[in-house]
Amino acid sequence: MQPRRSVVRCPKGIRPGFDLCPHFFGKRLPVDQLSHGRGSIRSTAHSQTSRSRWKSRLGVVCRGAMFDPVSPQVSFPELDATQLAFWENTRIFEKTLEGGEEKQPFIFYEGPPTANGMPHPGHVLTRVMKDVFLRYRTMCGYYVPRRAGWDTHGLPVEVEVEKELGISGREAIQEYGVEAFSRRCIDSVFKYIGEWQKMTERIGFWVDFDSAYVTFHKSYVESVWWALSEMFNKGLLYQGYKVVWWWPQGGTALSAGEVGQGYRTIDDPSVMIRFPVVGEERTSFLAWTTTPWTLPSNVALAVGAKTDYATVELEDGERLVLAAALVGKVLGEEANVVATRKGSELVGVSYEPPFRYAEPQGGPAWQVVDADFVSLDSGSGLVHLAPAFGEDDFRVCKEKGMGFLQLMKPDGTFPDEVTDFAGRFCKDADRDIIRNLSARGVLFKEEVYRHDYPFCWRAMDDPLIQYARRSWFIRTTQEIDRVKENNQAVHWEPDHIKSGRMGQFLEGNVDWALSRERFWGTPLPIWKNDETGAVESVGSVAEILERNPEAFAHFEKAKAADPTLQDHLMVHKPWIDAVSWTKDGEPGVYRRVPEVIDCWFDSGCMPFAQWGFPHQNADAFERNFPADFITEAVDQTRGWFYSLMTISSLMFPQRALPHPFKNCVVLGLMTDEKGKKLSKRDKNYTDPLVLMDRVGADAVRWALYAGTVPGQSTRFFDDAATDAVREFLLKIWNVYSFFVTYANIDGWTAATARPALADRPDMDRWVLAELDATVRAVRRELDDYKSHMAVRHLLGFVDGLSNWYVRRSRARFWASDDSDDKRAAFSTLYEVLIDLAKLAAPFVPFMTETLFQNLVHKDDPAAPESVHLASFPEPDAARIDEELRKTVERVRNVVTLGQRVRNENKLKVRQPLAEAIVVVADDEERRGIDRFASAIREELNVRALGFTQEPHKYVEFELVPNFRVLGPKLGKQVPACKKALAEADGSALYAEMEANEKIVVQLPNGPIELTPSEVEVRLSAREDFAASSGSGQVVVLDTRVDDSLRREGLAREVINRIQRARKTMDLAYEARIEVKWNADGELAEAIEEHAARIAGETLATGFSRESAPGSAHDAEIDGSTLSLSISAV
RNA sequence: GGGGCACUAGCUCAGGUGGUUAGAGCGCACCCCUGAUAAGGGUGAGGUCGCUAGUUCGAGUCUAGCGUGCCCCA
Repeated sequence: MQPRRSVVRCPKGIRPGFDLCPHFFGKRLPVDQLSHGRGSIRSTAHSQTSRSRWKSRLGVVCRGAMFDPVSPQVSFPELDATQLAFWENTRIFEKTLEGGEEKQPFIFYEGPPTANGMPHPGHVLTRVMKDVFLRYRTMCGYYVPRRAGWDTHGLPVEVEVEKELGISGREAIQEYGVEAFSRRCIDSVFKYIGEWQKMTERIGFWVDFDSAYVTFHKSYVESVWWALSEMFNKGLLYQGYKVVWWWPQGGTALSAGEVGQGYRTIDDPSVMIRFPVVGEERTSFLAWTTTPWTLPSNVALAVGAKTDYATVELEDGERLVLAAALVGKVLGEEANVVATRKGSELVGVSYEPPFRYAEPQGGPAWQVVDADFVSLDSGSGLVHLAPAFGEDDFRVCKEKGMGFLQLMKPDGTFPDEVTDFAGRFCKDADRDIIRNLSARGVLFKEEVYRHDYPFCWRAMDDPLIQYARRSWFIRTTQEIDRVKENNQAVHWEPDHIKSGRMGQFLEGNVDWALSRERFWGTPLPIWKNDETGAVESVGSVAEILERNPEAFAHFEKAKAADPTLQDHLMVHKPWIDAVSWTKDGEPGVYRRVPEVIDCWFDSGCMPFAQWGFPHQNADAFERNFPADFITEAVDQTRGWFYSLMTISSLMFPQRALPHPFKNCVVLGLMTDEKGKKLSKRDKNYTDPLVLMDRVGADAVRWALYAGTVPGQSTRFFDDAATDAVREFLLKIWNVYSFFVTYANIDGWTAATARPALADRPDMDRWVLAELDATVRAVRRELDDYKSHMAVRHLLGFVDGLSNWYVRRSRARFWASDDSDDKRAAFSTLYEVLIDLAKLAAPFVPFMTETLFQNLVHKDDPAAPESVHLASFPEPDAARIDEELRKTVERVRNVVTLGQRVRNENKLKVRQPLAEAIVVVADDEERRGIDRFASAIREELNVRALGFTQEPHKYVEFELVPNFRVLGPKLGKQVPACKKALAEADGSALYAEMEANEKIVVQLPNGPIELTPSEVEVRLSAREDFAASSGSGQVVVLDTRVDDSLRREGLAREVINRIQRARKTMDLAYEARIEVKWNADGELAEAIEEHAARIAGETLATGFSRESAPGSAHDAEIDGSTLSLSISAV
């Protein structure tokens, strides 16, 4: 449904039809959109009524207004557009960074995203979470540089390019050409950079894209090289084996994510094999495996150290050793157990392996070891270990110092040494191996084992195998204590990350497998002498040129031929692979090893690599190290957070902890309404840009702040954003619109003299006290990185502002006289709105800017140009008034109780009542509440507010122990005390307490004295009154309606009917009318009695009792007919 | 299999250091207001705080075990 379009005349007399009216909503909104209202929220056309009423108000506004008129109907997306243009034109973001040298810095590191996919709501969340704390710190006077970054390396990028090219695998890439492939990768990583920037700008995340660091850039790569060469020189970089999920047919390892995509349920052979014990006649270990093809590479058997192992003698005298708990399952219940040993007793025992094609190298072999992963769920309780083909196997064998044997070629076939199966594919050979074992009597039992097993996601018939590859490692285990110490010093939000997810991850830390056998990544800066095997590492291009000035001649030549070749590519494959050097007096040529590195190492280097440190910008690095604040999603715990912390711990051991970040907010994953992961495939989310165009960026931001507790998954759905509009944005907007409308009508301006705080009425001082409390609370929460808590304080304040302050103060603003009270009201609401705009600016930067521009900046050249250049509100000691805050809380509670009484007794508010009686605890409370007597009388529509002198008449008393005080004092006697108080006559005890300031209670152990502070008095309304109690208060209503009250009630009904008629007639607020009426009996009496008031409240200049046949506005009131004829004057 | 997190109203979620009437918003019911007006407001119903033990005078909160869900790793 399209909102109707129409043109509203500009209030300042700009010619009709003018496209851009400078007087609405800042500078850029087309006039013809003014009356659409919130098509964004509810896409309906506005009625004639609201439009013409608004017009009529504009008519009043035109007389010398200070503030631009504000429609209560607002389109937040359109405001966004205005402010985005304003910020861009006036370069507000850049201005927040001016004068940075004199300010205290607040350092932020941007975790670099990869722009080869579209941004989704999860990215929106991290961006707005970054933004709120950065804007807050900026307004607090810090210098907050925000440099963007792009992560550009890694397997996902390569896979994306492979998809584009329709190729797959290492060989295909080599065939395509590594150089061309690298260039495609560069194009690919920026494929969606436009969308990322657009989303970032649209959501209002200020970040400097112009100076963004890019991980493939030459200076960045050189910094990474420097880090690696430092580690190499400290002996922290070494080559070893790593067991990976290997795709034999493709010749490549797969990442965990890829492996996860390819699981299938299949049947594998499950075999139990005899491993004869050396030195024990006719005795064998019975071990179990589901991968027979790994048996030729067996190195050890694993047992559980604490597990019991039984020796079982079979009928033919053969003995088998297996877990005692599994004897029945494997050999039957009547098996003959002749001995039992602990697993620990078996450790070190040698056995005969099933195959002896080759001897394991590098340590002993064919012995029993103990391992933590041996389970008794299946098998025999002894596990065959082949370190070349299993991660656990590898780890245990390494820990125990066992040897290593890998009888399998990378293509998945057996090498020639395995004479019986040479050339056979591993999985295909299983059957023949089993047959071979069976023939030799080594096989004990064969079964089928159904389980999930990974296959290659790109070729679902190709099984993956675990396979040990030569790989480069960082010896993080050597320095892990320093990393742990660093972790302890970080402020994590939520706190449990420290000892939980991150702490546990560090506990299980293994050396960082750094190298990748891929193409697009930072090349490992290690050169190996092809004759001597000597190894060198370099930390920059300059270091290479020192060794061989001609090292990059091939690159320069290629560049001359093709000017599009970026310098950045000289430090990438394939160019870097052609770089070599020789050394005087040393045979052989130094050539680079083929690997590139894990891209997590790249991003973990960003604290220094973003500056090209140490090769350049040493001062910039020092100024920006460490970061005060970072935030990303929880999946970065073992990603970026780990790489940052580990690299920094290794590189800068002398620096004060923590580094390179002090505060880290860890965000949960985003899910949809039902808790399901957001996924492009399921389309279970609205494109953030689409959503923002519908409800505005502030609504999306607010919904995210309100719904996000760090560490918890965030359920996000479109309704949350519309709720944000209603609950927060529109409430503020309504108050703002209200203020501007009446300030303009009244001619109130910021220059009007303001009454001193002490001279303002309670209501004003109250709202300012609430404001001050909110300022303190929001500051405290934001300082603590608890944005969701800050949100709650803001919501509470806005509710009080809208539903108590403005509602109760409306009449003060439209008073016609020129009073101090009115000036106080305008001053107060003005000051509150400005501080509220500043207070909420970090959260909802768009709307608050609109308020600020209109309320402050427009006519005050001395004011900051933007709310984001203003100072965050400071606590103001003068505004503190806890007593008043408490009083108003009680006053509001009195109103609530009174309303409840009316509801329960079906007494509508329109019917006046004689009196409301409040039961108060003491005179002080009474005086406090009495200060708001008129407000309470109006809210409850009672003629008088009384305070009872006889509480016992209305109220039952109950005394309850003050547990917090009496608990420590009485200990186990507390329940007895509670019981005694409950059983006693509460009212009598209360009277005793009033008289003596103490009471005596009989307990089983003797009497005790209780003072007033040791008990709580509970009041409850007696049932024979129209009364209600709650929060320690009681309110009684006099429900008797006498004739006078009834007539007043009827008069209000009449006013109500005439007002409704005015609305039906679509009259302007200030339009005068003439009323002719007729009625009978009591209704007529009531009208006659209250004629002046009725006429006054309905702006009737004529009000006469005449028969008016055929009137359009006849109504019925309590069964009587009211004849009404109304005409505009 | 290991680790982490969560479980509170129909729904989405808050509930520093244990203190006895467990809160909010939405939704629902009833109602009010009509000069913020296709807006706004009030009152109410609705909860054995996942389950079971334990510590304690006292547990939504602390401890242990179990269950369910999600995340990370294997």
